[in-house]
Amino acid sequence: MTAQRRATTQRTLVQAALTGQDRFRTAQDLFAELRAAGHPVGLSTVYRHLQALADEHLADVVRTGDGEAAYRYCGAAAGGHHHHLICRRCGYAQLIRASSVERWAQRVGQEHGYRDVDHTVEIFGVCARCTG
Amino acid sequence: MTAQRRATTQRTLVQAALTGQDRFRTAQDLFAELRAAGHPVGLSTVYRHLQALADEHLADVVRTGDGEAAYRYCGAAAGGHHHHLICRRCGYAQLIRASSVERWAQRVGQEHGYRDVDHTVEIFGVCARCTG
DNA sequence: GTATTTGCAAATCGTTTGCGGCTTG
DNA sequence: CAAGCCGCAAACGATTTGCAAATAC
Repeated sequence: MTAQRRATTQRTLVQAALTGQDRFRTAQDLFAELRAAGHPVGLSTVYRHLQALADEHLADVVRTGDGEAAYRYCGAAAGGHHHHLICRRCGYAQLIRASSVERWAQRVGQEHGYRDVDHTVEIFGVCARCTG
Repeated sequence: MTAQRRATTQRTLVQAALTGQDRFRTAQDLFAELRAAGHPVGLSTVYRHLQALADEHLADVVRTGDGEAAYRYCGAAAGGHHHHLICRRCGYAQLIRASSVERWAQRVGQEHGYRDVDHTVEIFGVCARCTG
């Protein structure tokens, strides 16, 4: 019953653009990049596909300090739960796993009587390449 | 030379409203509460003071999933760095300290050659009172 | 008295949605 | 052909800003 997702040119473009780099980029950024690369995509289409990719867990989303949403491809590679070490200058991000932190968060939540405990953990800094 | 901040009625109102509860609330929420309490404050004034309080580190800010900014009073009590255990239903939040996590984040950043390492850590769940 | 603060309305800005036309299966 | 897409333009909702009147020091 679930709607099928079609293999359209735009879907491919957006996904390819996202897969291309290990960086967090906003919808507007990707839109600009695609346009600059000569691909006549619509802004709303970019938004729609990014959302879809996020829903399918193929893309991670983080909120920038000023409220914008930034996306990063994160296919099957990161099958499960993980965090990021993000360069606040270029957006480059690498996956981080830390079962000890997962356990810590879970424990803290339970100790205080919370249900459905979840958490967000991101590490920011300026990567070696940007330190120039 | 730094501009002095004046002791105005509105400034007091906003700060008092924030101090009143250990919950994260949006500017709009606080505005509504103040108005409901019979205080004729302007929405922009609320925004301006919340920003000011955040700049002075008297208020913590978190971004809700849909990009809104939520504030919580956090005066001298939490002098330094800390995190929160937030109820995703009522917004109630309690301070959490975890030096082990701080160290972990710092270490991960350095091991990868990052400078100015920083991090965000928040734990979400449904508090005992809301579990009903 | 004078610089700051207010509040309203208008302006921003990222993001969403309505909808006729185009594509895919 | 029918069910989904596309893209553009209009709609949205949170936050910001311009500006004249009100207020603090």
